[in-house]
Amino acid sequence: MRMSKSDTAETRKRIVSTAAQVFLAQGIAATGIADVMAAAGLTQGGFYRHFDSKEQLIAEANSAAFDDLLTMFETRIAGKPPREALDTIVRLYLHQRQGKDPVFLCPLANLGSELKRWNEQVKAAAIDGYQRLVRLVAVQTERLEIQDHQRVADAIVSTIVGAVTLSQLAPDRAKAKVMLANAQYVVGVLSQSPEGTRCA
Amino acid sequence: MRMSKSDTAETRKRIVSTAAQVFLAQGIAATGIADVMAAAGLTQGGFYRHFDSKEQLIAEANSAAFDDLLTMFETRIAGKPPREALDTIVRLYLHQRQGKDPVFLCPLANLGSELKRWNEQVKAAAIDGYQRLVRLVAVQTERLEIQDHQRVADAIVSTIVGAVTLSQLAPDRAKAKVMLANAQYVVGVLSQSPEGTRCA
DNA sequence: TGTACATCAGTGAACGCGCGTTCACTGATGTAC
DNA sequence: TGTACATCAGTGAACGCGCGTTCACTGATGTAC
Repeated sequence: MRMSKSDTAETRKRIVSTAAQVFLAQGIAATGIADVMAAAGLTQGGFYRHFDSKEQLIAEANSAAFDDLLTMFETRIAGKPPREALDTIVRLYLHQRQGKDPVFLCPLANLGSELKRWNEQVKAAAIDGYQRLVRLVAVQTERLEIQDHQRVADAIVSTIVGAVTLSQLAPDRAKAKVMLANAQYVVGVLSQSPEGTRCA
Repeated sequence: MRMSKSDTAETRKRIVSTAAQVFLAQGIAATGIADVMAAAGLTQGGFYRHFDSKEQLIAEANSAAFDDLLTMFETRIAGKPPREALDTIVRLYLHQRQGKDPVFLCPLANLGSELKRWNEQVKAAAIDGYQRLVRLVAVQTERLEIQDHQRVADAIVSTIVGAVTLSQLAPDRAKAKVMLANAQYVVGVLSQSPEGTRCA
């Protein structure tokens, strides 16, 4: 039965946000259209009233996940000094899989090597999210007056993405925590020594 | 037709090394048994004379890839002082996708988020390879007398794995190179300031 | 404002297709005597 | 050492199954008059 325009728009949003959750939790290839639609309380047949293809949904789901991620970061660091802000971003990012109810999951760390297998639209959404994350970190490293703050911001993102990715292979939660803590420690070293490169 | 024992053993090895190449280049889920067997010059029917399941092949292919990777690193750094050895490992790792004919590819950076979706056998092979890589890096950081060398080694691996993973999403090769160079630069900062944490 | 018709969101079944796995068969190798 | 038979690596076809996508249908919403 036909729905009202606002109902239709809400349904579409629900599919996208449901897809983001399921894709990030289980992987893209392992998640079918029917899985997403069922999780959203619908049947698979209706999917193509909203989207052209699975790839379009993947791209939109990733964009939505990045929106959530960055909005949350921005809210949490609002008004904080740069050191505290950077520490907050890194700590929250590294613990995205550790909490009981994960509020957010980053596509880069959870789908990292899967993203490159899809089409340009999907990759563009991923790159855009990556760049937004780097920019947020770079704002802090710049305010901290770290030498080559742009490059350091870039590498910090590589480090936290790598650490979360690798920690998911750890045989137990304790080992995973150690890996994440080590990444946090080293990012701290990098950001706490603005003259790091000069004093060597 | 039945083959001699040595032929059978060679065929098995050929399947494993072929699988490693194809899995790393295209992804595991995207590669079928038939693809691997065809690339090895065989038909898919013969696969189950050598392996119990696709997952067994995945695990063995990853182990073989790590063997190649670490053997190459060990050969390349043999007899070198720690600074040069660490620099060689990092540079080679970061450029694994940049060369025209990639001599090796690391499962962590190329299959990172895919590995966790498979069974314990596959994950165990991945963790084992990860730990071997960390150990090789830790030998160098220890020889460099870096404070908390163990933690730094751990974070260096996270950084280079993350950087290679993310660089594969870059829209063009130039951007990818910048990302890799930034990771190399920051690892250099970390390892060139043994007193890094003390002078802050 | 009221009415008649077109639109279209959602359903449930079906279509192809590719995948992992199985199987009957072949014929060279390995083995028991 | 020679022979007869069992073994088994490799082939090519088939089996189920799940996936992305399509489609006829339903009935409430939107729209033209």
